[in-house]
Amino acid sequence: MGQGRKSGTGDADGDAGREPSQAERTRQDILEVATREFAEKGYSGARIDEIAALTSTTKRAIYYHYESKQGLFIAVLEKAYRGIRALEATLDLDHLEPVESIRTLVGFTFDYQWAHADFVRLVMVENIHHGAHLEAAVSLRNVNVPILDAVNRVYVRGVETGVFRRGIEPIDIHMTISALAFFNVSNRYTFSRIFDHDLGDPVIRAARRSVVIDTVLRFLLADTNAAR
Amino acid sequence: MGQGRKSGTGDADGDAGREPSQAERTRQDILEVATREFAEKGYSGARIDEIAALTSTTKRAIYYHYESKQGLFIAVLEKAYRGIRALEATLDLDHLEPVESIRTLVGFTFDYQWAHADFVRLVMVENIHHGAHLEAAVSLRNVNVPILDAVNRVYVRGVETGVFRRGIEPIDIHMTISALAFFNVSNRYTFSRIFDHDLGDPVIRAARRSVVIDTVLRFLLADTNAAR
DNA sequence: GTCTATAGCTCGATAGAC
DNA sequence: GTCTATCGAGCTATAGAC
Repeated sequence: MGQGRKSGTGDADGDAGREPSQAERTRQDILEVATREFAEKGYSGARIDEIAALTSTTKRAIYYHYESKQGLFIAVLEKAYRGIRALEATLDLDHLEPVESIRTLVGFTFDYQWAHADFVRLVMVENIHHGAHLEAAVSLRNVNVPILDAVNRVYVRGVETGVFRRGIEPIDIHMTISALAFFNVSNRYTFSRIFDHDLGDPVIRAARRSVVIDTVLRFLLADTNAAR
Repeated sequence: MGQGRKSGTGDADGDAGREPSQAERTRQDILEVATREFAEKGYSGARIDEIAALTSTTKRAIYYHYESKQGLFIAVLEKAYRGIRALEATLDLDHLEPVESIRTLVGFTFDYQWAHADFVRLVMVENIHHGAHLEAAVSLRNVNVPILDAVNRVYVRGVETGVFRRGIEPIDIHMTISALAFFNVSNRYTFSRIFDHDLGDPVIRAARRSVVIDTVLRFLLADTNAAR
């Protein structure tokens, strides 16, 4: 502990648009490789040696920039969360009709989590370890909470229009969307194998995607017949 | 490889009611401890030494009975799956009115997964490793598929009565139930921390439980107003 | 590149049941 | 004697750290 720069919070190139320094590029390189390794092998299964070998730097540099295996993992986790929330923020849910807005959000979440299995897997890994690393990354609350506000705004608009029923908590909406999108990735291998129903198959996935959108909508709608 | 008895499939005391041999009790002892260790630390994080220390036997005995770390993990996984499916089988869903039957199944699944976090965590661990170990446990298909039949029977009865809408695949019903029940355990730590919303809190959990039941019902119901 | 601890795994031997 | 279940000790490779 001590020397070496802090890996701490959000330095994803501090101010936008500036030329990334060599050090910054090294850090991003390490982070990308580490993301894959941790997601692939779990926290204990990931090897710093292996990560070093896949970067353009050395093991020594990893310890310099991130101090420890744990420090590296925290940085990886932070980056992953920022990734999905940043993209979510571009969805512009406020300018769509409520039902369409939910469709968009659910569809996006489903597709994003599928396309970024690494994100899902990192979250699994972190949960296996009881969220111990997240403790050190308090700033992530600020990164994640906006999605609840966004969901709430859409929900309130829907209630006002009369399409959504009253009395639902925004966090339940978000949790349901996350749970249904997450499962397809998190349980992909066990589920596919056990029921001989390949969740990776594009046709099956597309069908599931629309069931998930339907499920969330039907949860919200005041009158189910409005579900198309 | 070679000497030592096969750890293979379901010898969970072969025929019921027989006095368990000393060897059988040793195996169960190992399995219980190993379940906790793998669920707690992940596959790579679990230590055979640690497991041995927590049993009444030795590391040598573990290798004798299960041949390898992988063999031990497979046995643990198998036991976990058999556990939930065996209990599910006692629910007697066929003798309840369809809506009540779904309520029972969803409530049971939600409660079971919460109470058996080890099961959920083992499934997560196995998925992190791409279901590689499950490959060796083909027999688990037979253990798991019956739940789909059970769900299907209830669904068909509901469609015949007119309470459930047509055109839903049983596997989607099961997947939705699993996903919603799973998430509360699998993402407990990250979700709780990020949204400052403790999924372990009994009040919050009870509320979520009824939302989950509602969600599944609304997905199935032909007329949502029937959702009480 | 090197150091230290420890991981998974194996060996040789043995006590009791048939 | 042979087969099952067990144990203590030790081997080899490699982890994280600096």
